[in-house]
Amino acid sequence: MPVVTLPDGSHRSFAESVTVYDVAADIGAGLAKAALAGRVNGTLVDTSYLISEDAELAIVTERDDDGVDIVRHSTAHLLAMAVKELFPAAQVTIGPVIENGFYYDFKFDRPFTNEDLSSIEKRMEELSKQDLAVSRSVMSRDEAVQLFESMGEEYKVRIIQDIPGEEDLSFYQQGDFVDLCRGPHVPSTGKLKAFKLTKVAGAYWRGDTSNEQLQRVYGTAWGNKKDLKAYLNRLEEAEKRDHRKIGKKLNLFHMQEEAPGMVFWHPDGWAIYQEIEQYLRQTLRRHGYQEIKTPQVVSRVLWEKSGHWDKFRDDMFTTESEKHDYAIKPMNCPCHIQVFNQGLKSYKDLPLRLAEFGSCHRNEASGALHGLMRVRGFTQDDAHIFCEENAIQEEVSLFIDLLHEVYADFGFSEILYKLSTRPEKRVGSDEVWDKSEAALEKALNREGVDWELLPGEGAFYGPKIEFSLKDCIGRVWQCGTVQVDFSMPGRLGAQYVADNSERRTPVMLHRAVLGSFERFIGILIEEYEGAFPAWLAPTQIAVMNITDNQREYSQKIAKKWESLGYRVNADLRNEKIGFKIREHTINKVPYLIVVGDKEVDNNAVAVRTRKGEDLGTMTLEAFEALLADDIKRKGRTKTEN
RNA sequence: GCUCAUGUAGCUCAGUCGGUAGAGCACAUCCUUGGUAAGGAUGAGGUCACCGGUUCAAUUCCGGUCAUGAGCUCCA
Repeated sequence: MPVVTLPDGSHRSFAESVTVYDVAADIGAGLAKAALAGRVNGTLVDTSYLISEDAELAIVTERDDDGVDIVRHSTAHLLAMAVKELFPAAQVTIGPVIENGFYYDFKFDRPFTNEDLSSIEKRMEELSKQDLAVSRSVMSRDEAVQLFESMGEEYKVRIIQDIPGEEDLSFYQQGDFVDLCRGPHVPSTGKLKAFKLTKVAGAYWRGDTSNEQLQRVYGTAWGNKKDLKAYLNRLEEAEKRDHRKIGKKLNLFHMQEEAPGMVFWHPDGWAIYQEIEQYLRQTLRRHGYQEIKTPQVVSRVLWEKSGHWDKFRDDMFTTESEKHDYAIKPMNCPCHIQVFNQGLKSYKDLPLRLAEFGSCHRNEASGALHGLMRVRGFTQDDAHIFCEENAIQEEVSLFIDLLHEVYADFGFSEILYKLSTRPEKRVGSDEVWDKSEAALEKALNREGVDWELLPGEGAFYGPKIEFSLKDCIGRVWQCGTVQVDFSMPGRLGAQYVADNSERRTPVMLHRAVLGSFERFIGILIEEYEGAFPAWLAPTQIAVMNITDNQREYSQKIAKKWESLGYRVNADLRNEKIGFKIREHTINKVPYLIVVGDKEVDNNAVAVRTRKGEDLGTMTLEAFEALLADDIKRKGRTKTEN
């Protein structure tokens, strides 16, 4: 006589054991049809799950995040079934749910082609239409191993053998296709009606490069066709924002095969870069940093002392001169310690904050390169803070304040915080780790932000906080970081004289706000879709004359604005005004100034924005005030044009 | 680094079942002086990524290299 309690608190009692489906049907035919699974006392189960005791039950449908995940998981099985039908020689391995979809890895003697993909998708659609029932069964391990061995599914056998414990294993069957799976799954393949296979790729068995490579098929799946369409739309939107495309279109930078992973900045891209660098330089000075510049090519001797030659060797570009090995610096910290080491420091000199727009090179794997986001040559907004151990928390707090200020100026309001703590392999005593982890934690809590703990993810030399930005279409980018380092100052002989005149090794904090200029500008391009706020826009004002009559006046005002420090393009070409407006609008120039006879007569300008807004005719002073205000706001409001 | 795909004019792309290529935009010249997202005409522009092989002949077929893209891996 089970009594089922529903999420709204209502109770239903049944004369005998009932399935989740029965309960859904008892509530309503519509719900029964929509039911994908159930949540019994918090655990997800199939709709066929038998409830024989009192329980709390929620019916899971496509409107439930869990429901969508079940759909994705079941769609992965549908994919595997279709592949096995079309390519019986393929072996199934694993098929998990991922963000927005799923994948399934197959062992197959050749890669799947795009044609294969379409035929697999077509077969999946047919199987969905057949609305095959999905049934669950349980087997002992021995039976399971035997079954998969007889089917020739070596990978499934290996998976079973690696599952710990002795409990029975569950299986799901639809038509002739059986797969080992914890479940739950949708009740029948007809529930799977909004999916699309997206790409094929190689992947390694168990994610290990030394293992054999498998063929991975990616797909996306949703509870209904509308959501699928919305998702595909979102992908298209993201593609439109691709910084590589926009960078080319707006002539910001280029890359070429003679310098893989390195950026050629064009005048307009460099204008943005410089604007950011100058802004940051001023901000750092205001926050008590001193800027320095250190060498790019440094002897192997230093890298051996710092430990990089050992741990980082393959990632460094090296060169040789007069029988000495040199490496192009992959990071700035060892050089910064050299600056610290010049002249004996007192505790009164601490905290010492040394900043550098440090140009670094890392020989990243060729397959890892990606536009501006992952390059081999980049510039960090790097700084190292040398301080006493008891100052860590204060310094981290000050840094977070700085970071908040900068991110707000770029218009980012959503920041994700992650604290990584001691890994197994590490240097430094537990006592020091305790202290510094606590310092970082306290600093985060003092800011009153939500943060995530990543145990064991810290660097070997100390714990760290990572700061990630969420852009306007929800993608997350890791940018800022602050890392405590107990190791390197000691290795490289950094010392200061404490108040009891004892020599001590300072603690060093590595920190960056933007991460790298290249990547950050890539993020900005995508965030703004190329329409940079006025303070960053490579061209802030386009002055367009209507006929040659206004040539002189146009040149005069352009010159005036240039002398005020604005970036102006005087477009005096013999083209129609509509043509010029179109071109500068496409180039995302924030302010378009139209000058005709009327404006010349009244010593005025007609102002239009790149969004197509007509701000009307105004005096030069009125426009200058408007522009100055916009520039001063930086990225803090997203509503300006 | 691994797997697969791709590489044709400045850009976006078409094309050649093996006989050295074409469009739109951009560019140049000329006409047009036009009030808020494309005025018109003419013209120039390519060792078809690079290196080798097969062939009478290779941009096309084959092999290799490099780069790019997606994914994997990596990411102090």
